[in-house]
Amino acid sequence: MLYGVTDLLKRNQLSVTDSRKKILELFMRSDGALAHADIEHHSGTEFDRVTIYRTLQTFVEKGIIHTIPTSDNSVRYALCKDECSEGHHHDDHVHFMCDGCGTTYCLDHVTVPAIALPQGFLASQTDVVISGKCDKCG
Amino acid sequence: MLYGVTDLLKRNQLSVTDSRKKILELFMRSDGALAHADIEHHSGTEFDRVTIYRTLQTFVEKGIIHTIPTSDNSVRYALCKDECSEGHHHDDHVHFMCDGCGTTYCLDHVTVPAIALPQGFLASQTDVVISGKCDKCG
DNA sequence: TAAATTTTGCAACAATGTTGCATTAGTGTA
DNA sequence: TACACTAATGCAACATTGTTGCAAAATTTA
Repeated sequence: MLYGVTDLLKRNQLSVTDSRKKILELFMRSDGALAHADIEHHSGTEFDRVTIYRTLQTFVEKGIIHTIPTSDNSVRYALCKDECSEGHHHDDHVHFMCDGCGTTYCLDHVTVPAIALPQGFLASQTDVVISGKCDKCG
Repeated sequence: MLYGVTDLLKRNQLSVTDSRKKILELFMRSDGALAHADIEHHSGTEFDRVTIYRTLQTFVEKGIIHTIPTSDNSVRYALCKDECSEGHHHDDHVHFMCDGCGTTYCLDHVTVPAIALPQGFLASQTDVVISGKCDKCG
């Protein structure tokens, strides 16, 4: 698993640095999505705030993680289990935000049904954010 | 129409003030959703930044407007044509963000299909954000 | 119109995000 | 392994966004 992180960084033509490894591991260990603040807390004072911002930005650009639209408009990032390591398959995600524990889940295996748009509207990406109670809080 | 704004405020037990009237009118005139910054620009230096924040917050609480989750995580607010004036029917909205002109549309009449969730997950609200090209930019 | 209530604007603050630049760390090559 | 080269980090300073308390002003109620 440790080797996996290094490998993933190299496949994306990124230098393998401490911060990148630690942040990637954090994503891999965590169940749901992470906000910038979560990462800052977890890594303590180890990394500069700016480094975390830049690392997240880089990961998004490389398609390693993606942002999740949330109704409370806090920025959240998630690593998609199967797809992201392979490339840019970020369309048609379903995300679930639990009102109870606040966790954001990336439901990779839930399919988004086709939605009929008005005349002249052309969809390129569909984001679905469902809120409610997760299996632990139900 | 001017009377409508005043009336809407009164129905929601809110004092009828300049800022509330102007901001409501702005929403009614605008095609799509508005960000805080849009409102600040449109109203010039007429109102304090804080007043705008508080007005939007009040409107959200009263169910006059609602927030839209966006993938770029800028907070946007929209007035829903038919429903919001009557109460709190904010479930199952479809929102459309145009990559061309940046407008966010509130597609009130598009129905959200049911989405099958994993065991134990219970949905209370579903937000769908579709991005692509709108009928003016297609 | 006067008293009671609500809203506004100001000031100060907190949180979040960005940029430039010198220092440090990582990479490729001999 | 040591070197030069490139990329990433940390710091400082700044910009933007959002929040809170409180006195002044506007709105509502009687």
